[in-house]
Amino acid sequence: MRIATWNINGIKARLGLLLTWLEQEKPDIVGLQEIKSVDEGFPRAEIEALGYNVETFGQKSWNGVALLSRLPFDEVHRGLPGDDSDEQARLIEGVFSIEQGVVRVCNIYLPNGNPVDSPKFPYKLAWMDRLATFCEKRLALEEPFILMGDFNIIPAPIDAHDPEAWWGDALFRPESQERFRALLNLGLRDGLREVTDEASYTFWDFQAGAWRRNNGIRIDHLLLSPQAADRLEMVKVHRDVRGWDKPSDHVPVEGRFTL
DNA sequence: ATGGTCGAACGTCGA
Repeated sequence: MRIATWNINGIKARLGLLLTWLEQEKPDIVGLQEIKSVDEGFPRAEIEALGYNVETFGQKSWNGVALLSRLPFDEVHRGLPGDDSDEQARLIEGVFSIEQGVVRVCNIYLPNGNPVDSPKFPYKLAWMDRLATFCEKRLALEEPFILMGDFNIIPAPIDAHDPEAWWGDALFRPESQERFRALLNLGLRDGLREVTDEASYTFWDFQAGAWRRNNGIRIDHLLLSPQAADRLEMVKVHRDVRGWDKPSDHVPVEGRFTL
């Protein structure tokens, strides 16, 4: 089974790119972030025509996440528990039946948190604390569970081409990194780090020739429960997609599993 | 070293 995460940065501007990639790669499950669309505006028919079931959790202009799956959805959950006043669409989870039982895939768009002297940074940290509580409950199920998405976290200096430039940024702040490690310390595994110790970026800014200079960062992750990590075959960062016409600033990251 | 780019939506925010 092939499961991918991709911050698409606007589904309307990126539909052609997405369809081309889906036809080429034929992943089983895809989590999209930053669809920047309400549910009614999401181009579901075009994606369904390629054989995918589509579930969205959209919002006007900003944020928004979606799950695409060749398997039918047994369950869908929208929103991160723990704060009824949080109206930002940043989490959608699907549960799917497989031969050996189930696989649970949670797709997130974690808050960016910049600027750090604004309310956005404490919102990010509180969101991550809520996410840890959520993951604790998911891990207790002892299922193959994949938490994937745009985490807006650079876990370590090797995950940035120019780590000095990110000093003080919400993506690199110790408060952010320690909460990312807290997820790992619950028992989740960093999928990419299961397969390589090398630098492997997933985002290159649109500005200042970042792609041309390979000035990238790794902020899109697949975190795996032990039951999912046991079945991990490989993780592939589809970096070639960053060089396609009208790309997103993020590329797809795919995990392959013997599920 | 500095200024630089996108998307959504039509002014300006968010990244």
